[in-house]
Amino acid sequence: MGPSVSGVGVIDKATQVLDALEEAPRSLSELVAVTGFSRATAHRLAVALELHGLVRRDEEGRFALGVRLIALGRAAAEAIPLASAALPALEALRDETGESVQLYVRQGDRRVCIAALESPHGLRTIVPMGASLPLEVGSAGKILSDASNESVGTESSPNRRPWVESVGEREAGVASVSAAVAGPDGRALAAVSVSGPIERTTRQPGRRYGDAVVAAARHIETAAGLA
Amino acid sequence: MGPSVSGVGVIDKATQVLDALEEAPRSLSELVAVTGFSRATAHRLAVALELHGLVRRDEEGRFALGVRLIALGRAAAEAIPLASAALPALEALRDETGESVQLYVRQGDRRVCIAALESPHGLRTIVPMGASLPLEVGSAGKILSDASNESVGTESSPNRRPWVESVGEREAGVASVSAAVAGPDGRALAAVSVSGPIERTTRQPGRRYGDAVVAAARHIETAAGLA
DNA sequence: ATTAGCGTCTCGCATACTGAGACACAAGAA
DNA sequence: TTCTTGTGTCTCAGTATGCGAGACGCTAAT
Repeated sequence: MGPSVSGVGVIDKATQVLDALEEAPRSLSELVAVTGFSRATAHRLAVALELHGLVRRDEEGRFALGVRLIALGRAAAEAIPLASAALPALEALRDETGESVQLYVRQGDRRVCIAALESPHGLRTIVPMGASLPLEVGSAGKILSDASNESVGTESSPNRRPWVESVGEREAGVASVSAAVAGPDGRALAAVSVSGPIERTTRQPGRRYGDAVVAAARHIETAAGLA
Repeated sequence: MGPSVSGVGVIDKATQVLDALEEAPRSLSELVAVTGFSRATAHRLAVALELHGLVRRDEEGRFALGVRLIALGRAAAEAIPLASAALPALEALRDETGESVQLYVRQGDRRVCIAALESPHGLRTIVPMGASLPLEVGSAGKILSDASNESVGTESSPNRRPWVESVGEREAGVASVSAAVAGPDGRALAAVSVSGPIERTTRQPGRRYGDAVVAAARHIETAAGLA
């Protein structure tokens, strides 16, 4: 293996084990194959993580992500004031549009949902808190991709509207529209989204909900003391 | 520091950092005080965890649990078939009793909520998925304490009823009743609970809901293929 | 103006981690 | 049924890594 990326090689390896288990429970041999570690190293790391509850064994003896991560994930979400500050605005947006709403932040080359409220309709999109999605697809992904490259809303930005829509990108039959929740420097800290089935949102969800999403983003910035 | 508890000292230390941050965001100095590590060590570990998204800096520059934990927590919950298998029985229990219901598993000397449904009443208890609570208080804690020591339901068990109730233990004004979800060997794998304000549950929630909770535990065992 | 405390970084040294290989057992192949 | 292969677990000699005292720059407190 090459030099440590973080300065602590064991942490690099331990997080590779967790990443490998995020996809599915794995036998030791699968873990060795996926991570490239020697069998002794993969075993030692997985058992150490198991002792701390970050990994567990499933009914078939395979390594799986442990219950401690559920508690830590909850605590992580609670420690993000943006998520709790956003809740009133998310509730108002869900009530006004009748569709499911989410708040995402960027995590490397992906986005993670840090708050979610579901539509009362029987047919609705469900993105649970904690869901991790790629940046390449979906309107929120595009908002958060921009965040690393340039400020949203400047003249040079390809995005001249204050919202982005997508139709059938993340999932067939689903459309969404998102707006940036900007920090003091103008960069997108988060993306607020409305999503639902195309048959209700239409193929132009931006026309239908864009103003409401942008207004919700402004309310969130105010509630979080960002503007 | 003494010898490693898990066989990998860095993982022991890294999880101590995460545990310290679970309570609240902390400055580096606070992290040093809480963990007992040298400042250089605490800094190096926190920055390494930050690089992997397990830790982040809040607006004040303090270390806090990172967004990656939300995604891992979600994946951990999804990998527990018991939680998804339990949902129909939890829904039925919530509908029958009108109160909030939860499913807990044991995590060391604590219990973690792996599934939760809330009562439709305005006044209701809220235990979010991922919530981590001590074993010493609350009916579910007692169910899961027993799990390590002896099989629930044997003659030697202090618990002769198939459910346990508590009144005002975890939180003033709240009562709950729980039953064990047992594995093939009779040990409690999980605890299913009904909880609500004392004014609705009365001071004898067991008389009111005990049968329903036990029936739900049986349904969960069947749905999960444990019985 | 001075001192104390903070976060970040360096680098010599001690030790903790690595991984080849052994072992026991189960599963698969002949 | 017997033999072979694959699995999970464990050991231990060697070495690469992580540790922490101390330096540094900056900010806050005195």
